[in-house]
Amino acid sequence: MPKKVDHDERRRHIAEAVLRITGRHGLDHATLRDIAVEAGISLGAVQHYFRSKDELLQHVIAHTGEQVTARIMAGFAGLGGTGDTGGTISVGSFLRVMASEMLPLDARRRAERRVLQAFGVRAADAPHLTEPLREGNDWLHDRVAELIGQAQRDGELRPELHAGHESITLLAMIEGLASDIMFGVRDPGQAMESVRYHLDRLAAR
Amino acid sequence: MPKKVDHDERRRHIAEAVLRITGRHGLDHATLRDIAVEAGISLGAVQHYFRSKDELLQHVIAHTGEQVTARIMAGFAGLGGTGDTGGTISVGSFLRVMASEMLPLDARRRAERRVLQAFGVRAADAPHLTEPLREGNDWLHDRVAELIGQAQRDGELRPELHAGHESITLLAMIEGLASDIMFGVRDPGQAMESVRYHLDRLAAR
DNA sequence: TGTATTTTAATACCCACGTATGGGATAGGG
DNA sequence: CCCTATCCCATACGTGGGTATTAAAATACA
Repeated sequence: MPKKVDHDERRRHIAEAVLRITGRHGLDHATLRDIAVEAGISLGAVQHYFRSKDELLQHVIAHTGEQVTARIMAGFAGLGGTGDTGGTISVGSFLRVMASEMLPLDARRRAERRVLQAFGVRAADAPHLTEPLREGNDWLHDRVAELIGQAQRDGELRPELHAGHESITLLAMIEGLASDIMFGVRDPGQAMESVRYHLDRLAAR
Repeated sequence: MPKKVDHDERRRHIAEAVLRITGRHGLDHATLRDIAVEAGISLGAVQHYFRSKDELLQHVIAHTGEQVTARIMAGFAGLGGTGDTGGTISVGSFLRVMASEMLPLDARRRAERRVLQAFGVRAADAPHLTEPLREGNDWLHDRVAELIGQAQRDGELRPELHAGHESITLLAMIEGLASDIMFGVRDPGQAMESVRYHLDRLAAR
C-alpha cells in the first residue's frame, strides 16, 4: 500500500488557507493557485483533495460554520449542561459572550465573517452551498429561545417577553451589527455597547 | 455639433439593467456583455458611458443607495416635515413602513439588497465604492434617533429608552432580518412580524 | 527489493472576462 | 450641403481563471 495521508486534516489545512486569504483580500480573490501557495502545496495537490472549486467552497463554508458554532456550543456547555439551573453565570452575560463570539472583533472573526457574508451573497444562486449553515442557524435560534424562556422562569428576564421573537430580534441585531462593523460604519466597541444595552432592557427590573 | 444624448439618463438606464441582472443571478454574473444585452445596447455603448467597470460599479452602488434613501426620505417628508408634531401617522407605524422599505419583500427590493450586500462584501477592499452608502447610513441613523426622541416627548414611546441605542438596535435588526430573508432562514412575513413585535415593546404602556 | 497505488507536481487547454481599437452611423451648426 | 464631434458597434487582444492530462515521486506491504 502507498503513502497514506489524513484527508480530513489536509482538507482542513486547505480550508484554513482559504480563510486567511479571504480575511485579507476577500473570497473573490481566493483563486485555486493562490490557495495552493497559501497552503504551501501545489495546484495539483489542491485538485487532488477537491474535485472542483465548488466542492472546495462547500467544504470551506461548512468548516467555517462549524468553527463558529463550536465556539458558541462550548459556551452553552459551560453554562451548565442540559437545561438545569446549575449554571454558574447568568443568561444575560452568556448572551453577551455569544454576541462577542459572533461579532468580527479580531482578525480571525473578521475572516470568518467575510466568508459567511460572501456565501450569503451567493446563497440565492447556490442554495446547496449554504444548507449546512441554515441548520446551524436554526439550532442556534432554538437554543437561544430556550435559554430566554428558562431565564424568564428563573426571574432573570422580564416575564412578558416572547422568547421566540426575542431570539430572532437578538440574533438579527447581532448579524446587523456585524455587517455594520464590516462596512465600517460602526466600531466593535460601539457594537458591544449596543448589545449590552439591548440585553439590559430585557432584564427583569 | 453632433448628436446630443442625456448622459445621466443613459447611465441610469444601464444601472437599472445591472440591478435587474443582479436580482436574477447576482452581481458576480453581471458581466459587461450581459449588461449591454440587458440594457438593449452594445458593449461599445456601455464602454462609451463608463470608462471602466469599476466606474460603472461605483455608479450602480450610488444609484441603488439613492433609490432606497429616496423612498425612505419620501416617508420622512410625509411624516410632517421639519420636526414639528404635525404628522398624521404615528412614529411607530412610520418605522414599520421604513422597515418594509428596507427589507427585501419583493423582486425590486431583493435586487437592491443583493447589490448592497455584494458591495458590503467588497467594502473592505474597495472603501471608495461604498463611501456614499456610509453617508446615507449616518443620515438615516440620525433621523431615526431624532424621531425616537420626539416620540418620547410626545408620549408615544417609553421615556426610559436611549434614543441613540434604540436607533442602532432597530436598524441593525432590520439589516439582520434582511440578511436572514436573503439567506432563506426567514420569510418576509416572519420578519415583519418581528419588527412589529420589537416596535410594540418600545411603545409606552 | 519490488510493486502497486496514492500523492504530488508541472503544464497544457479552453473559455470568459475587461479592455483596446478602428471604423461607421448620426445629427447639429456653418 | 457638408463638416465635425459625438455616439455606437463589431471585433480583436491579452490575461487569468478552473479544469484536464501526464508523469514523476513517495511509501506501505509482499
